[in-house]
Amino acid sequence: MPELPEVEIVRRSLDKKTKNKKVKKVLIRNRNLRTKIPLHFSKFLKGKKIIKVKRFSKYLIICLSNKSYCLLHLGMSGTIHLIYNQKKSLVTNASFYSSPLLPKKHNHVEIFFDEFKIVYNDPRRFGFFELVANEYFLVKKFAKLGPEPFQPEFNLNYIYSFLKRKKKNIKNLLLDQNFVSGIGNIYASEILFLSKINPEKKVFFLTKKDCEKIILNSRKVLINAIKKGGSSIRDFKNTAGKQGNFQKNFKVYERKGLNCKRSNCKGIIRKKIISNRSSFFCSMCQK
DNA sequence: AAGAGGCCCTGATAGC
DNA sequence: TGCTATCAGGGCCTCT
Repeated sequence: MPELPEVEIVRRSLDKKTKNKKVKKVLIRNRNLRTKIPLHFSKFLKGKKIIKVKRFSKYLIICLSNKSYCLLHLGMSGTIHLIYNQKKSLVTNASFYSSPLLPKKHNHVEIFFDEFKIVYNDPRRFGFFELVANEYFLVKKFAKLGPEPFQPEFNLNYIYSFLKRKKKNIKNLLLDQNFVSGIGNIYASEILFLSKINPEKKVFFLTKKDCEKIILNSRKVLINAIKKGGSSIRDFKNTAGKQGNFQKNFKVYERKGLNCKRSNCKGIIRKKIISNRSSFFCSMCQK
């Protein structure tokens, strides 16, 4: 599911709804996510206030009142649901909460507040929670990840320093979170289309102009996607259960066999598996 | 040491 | 209808 824009959409509503709210109760239905939910998870959260919800790359960072953190990665199919207490009564009775939009299965974790709860649903269980004791470990956790496209560190010099003697193709490099973080399989294809670069082009051959376009279009695509509420292919929903709209703006992703959207291009969009991930591109205008 | 490939898991869809 | 195969937005691990 979620690349940087989708995680940002979730972050915004989560921040708005849970800011300054105290965790009353935590219910774990299934510990077996990508990594096992630690045994002290409930104790770690219970009674703490949520100061704010931040994000780095595809990670949600829930900032707790004692300066500790709870990280959440949504994996491929994780969603967060905000469910209100219909009877506006005691928080601890799970049966008071209901929503027709809440999936029936795979609701692994529930975090209760006074008037609502948040539910973590994840069919494939590739998502995970991680508890972080303090800011030192938070910084350490993200130290290896590359900058987000928006950050000034993601600039021409930085990219050049990465390209030297590299044999991999540009599509692969964009998916490398240690190079740039937040871009996933959908937006990598879209960024390369806008940049008129073939996904299989070896990064060794990228020109200065190519790199400039990649910087610009990475920012453009992600920002537009956030504006449209993210992309919903199959799983992604925001915390209110609504789909995003950016999928309507896809130029290449899931457009195999359709005409290239460039007005002066007669190309057909092709789909090709590159390093085990499907890639979409126009072979006429992406060189 | 970089990079390709496999794997974690369930569900939707396609093809027979 | 019911089987099987394939594929899905991520990231980590292993092997070469």
